[in-house]
Amino acid sequence: MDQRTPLPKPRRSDATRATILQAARQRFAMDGYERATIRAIAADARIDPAMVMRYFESKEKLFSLAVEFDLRLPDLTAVPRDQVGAAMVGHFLDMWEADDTLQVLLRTGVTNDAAAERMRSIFAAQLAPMIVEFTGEPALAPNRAVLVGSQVLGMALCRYILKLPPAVAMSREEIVGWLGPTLQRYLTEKALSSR
Amino acid sequence: MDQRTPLPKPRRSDATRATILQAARQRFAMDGYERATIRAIAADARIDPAMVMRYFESKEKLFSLAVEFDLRLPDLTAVPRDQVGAAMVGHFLDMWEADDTLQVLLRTGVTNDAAAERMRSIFAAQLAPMIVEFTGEPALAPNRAVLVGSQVLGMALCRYILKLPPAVAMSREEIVGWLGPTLQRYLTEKALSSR
DNA sequence: GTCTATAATTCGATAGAC
DNA sequence: GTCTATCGAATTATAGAC
Repeated sequence: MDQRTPLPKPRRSDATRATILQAARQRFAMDGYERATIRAIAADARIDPAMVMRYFESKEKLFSLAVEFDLRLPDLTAVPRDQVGAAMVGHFLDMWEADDTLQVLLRTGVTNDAAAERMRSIFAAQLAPMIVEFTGEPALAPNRAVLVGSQVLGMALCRYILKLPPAVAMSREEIVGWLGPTLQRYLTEKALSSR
Repeated sequence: MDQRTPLPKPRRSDATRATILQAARQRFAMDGYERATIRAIAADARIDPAMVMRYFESKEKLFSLAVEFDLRLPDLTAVPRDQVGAAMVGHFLDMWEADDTLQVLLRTGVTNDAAAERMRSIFAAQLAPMIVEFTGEPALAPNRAVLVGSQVLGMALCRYILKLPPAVAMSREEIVGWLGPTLQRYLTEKALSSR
């Protein structure tokens, strides 16, 4: 397993908890659930492995706390209607590159059912309602949310997880330029166009 | 007396090998690399776990053989230019639902680097060249391949792996209707549109 | 070819001294 | 709170009898 820069050792217990949680998120994001061991997380946090168990009882509970966070979704009503697609692509790119909380879900949700359930919850309880508020029609919102999510998650998968060379090489402007119109259509098009 | 190369005699061991490989693909596709154990694969193939090791030497070599297959990509030159997006969506849907070979790559490529490298190889050696043959311009082909792949993989992730309820509920026609124009634009649009 | 037994690791989790 | 020692289970992999 690879070496990573150790985090500064804290003094207070609550700071210890935060340090462990941060190290856990990084490990889960990099290695997935199975390969992220308590021992490796403890080593990253520069703490004894037994302490991790003392603070979080079990690996499963540590994981559930590590993936418990609120998505900071943008306020779509604040941007012009014809720019909502591009704005959303830019916002999600910011989120993916800000920290590794989204990487945790993508890396673990594929094999861990708790993480997958967390993703389903995010789509249903956060993304879809925001789209309802934007479009005003609750009927198609779940479908629009999944369409937007599929394109955003797919690009994140190619760029940040699989690291496909062309996806890594693309600039932010290129990604916004290509994916913006796609999300624009998923968010605003009334119904399916005939072909 | 003439000497001729003898035909490969079909042995009993060949069928056993194939049975193990098929069971391995299913397990790797369902559980990912770590959680798919030799014991479980052997149980599925109704064979002794030691036999799996005898035939494939190690779990890693078994895995590398399990993800070695040729993608059957459609001949884009055979379909009308304005229907190429919809045709491609339909073709990929067929592939995803035909067997679990694509699920193996998606489920394991997230945490296993060998599978990720296999995916990068598929994009560079099969998908991109096919797009070059279709568009005639090699410059943008890697980007188009990644764009198409991101949307297709993203929808597969939501529908077949994460099983987001709206993605599972969508009909084949709906998916083709929404994703078709997206892939059409990724495949045919000359350059980025200004906004 | 087949299977039993087991080696060698690694992991999550626990007990208990200090 | 912290750490040492270790348990029990699960895993890949090997050795060898039949």
